[in-house]
Amino acid sequence: MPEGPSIVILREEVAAFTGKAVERAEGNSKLDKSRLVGQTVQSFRSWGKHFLIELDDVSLRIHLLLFGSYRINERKQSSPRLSLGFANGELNFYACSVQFIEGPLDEAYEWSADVMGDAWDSRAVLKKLRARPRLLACDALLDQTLFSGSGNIIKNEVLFRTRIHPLSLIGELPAAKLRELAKEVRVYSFDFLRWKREGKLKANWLAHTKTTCPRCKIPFVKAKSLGRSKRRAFYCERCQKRHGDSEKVSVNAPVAEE
DNA sequence: TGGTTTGTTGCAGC
DNA sequence: AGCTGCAACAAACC
Repeated sequence: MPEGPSIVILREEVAAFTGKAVERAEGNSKLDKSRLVGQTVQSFRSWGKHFLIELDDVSLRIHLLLFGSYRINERKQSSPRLSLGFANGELNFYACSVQFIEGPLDEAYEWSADVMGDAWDSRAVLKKLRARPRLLACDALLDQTLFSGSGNIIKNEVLFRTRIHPLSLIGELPAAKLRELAKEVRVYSFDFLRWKREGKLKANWLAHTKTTCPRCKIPFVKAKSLGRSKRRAFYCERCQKRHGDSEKVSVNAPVAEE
């Protein structure tokens, strides 16, 4: 479910509830759900993997994490974390994180970091990346403050497309390569969105879960837990160039600034 | 068949 | 104090 493009799809699927009042709010979330009843949906928004329901005096932030799911005008057997009833149907969320966000959403998030968003600004992320030269490429692509909405699939695919080895140091990438990286995260995320809608997401993976490099045909490296983020990685040692050596860390050096 | 995972948080222990 | 590793969530997928 849960990388940024999947949340864009969710946002579109619930559009019929925009402007409708919450008539019923229940579920096993510990939040005070009674507060929601009577409030009107001002908008459905998303910031990366965060699905946002903007109501009259508060917003809801729903994060599907790894196992979360939702149903529109349907119910699963398991009990919902949050179920919202409207005059024209209902929206049910399962196994997710639900939080209130007080105050305007425009102040709660840095919108330029949302890879799928209209306010995406690659210059802003490049500035942040330049400030963290010791950061590994594989960790940069999972850092939601840099690339909000990018997840492990997007990480593996973007590193393969740009031919960047996941253990490259951000500070060692040539300027043009860094710009290419920032640009490709957004380009691939929209490819992901289109392929997911068409039901062809997996069919278009070049690296994620693959065993052989489609370019040079040698076996991919399958790493179980790479980088600080300790997530699995699929990459080609031959055609993904390793910029800098992340192993070279002097014991006496000052604490590495990422 | 059953181990793995498109993710994040909080907490225990060190 | 600040880190690391684990549990929790709970279901589709290979």
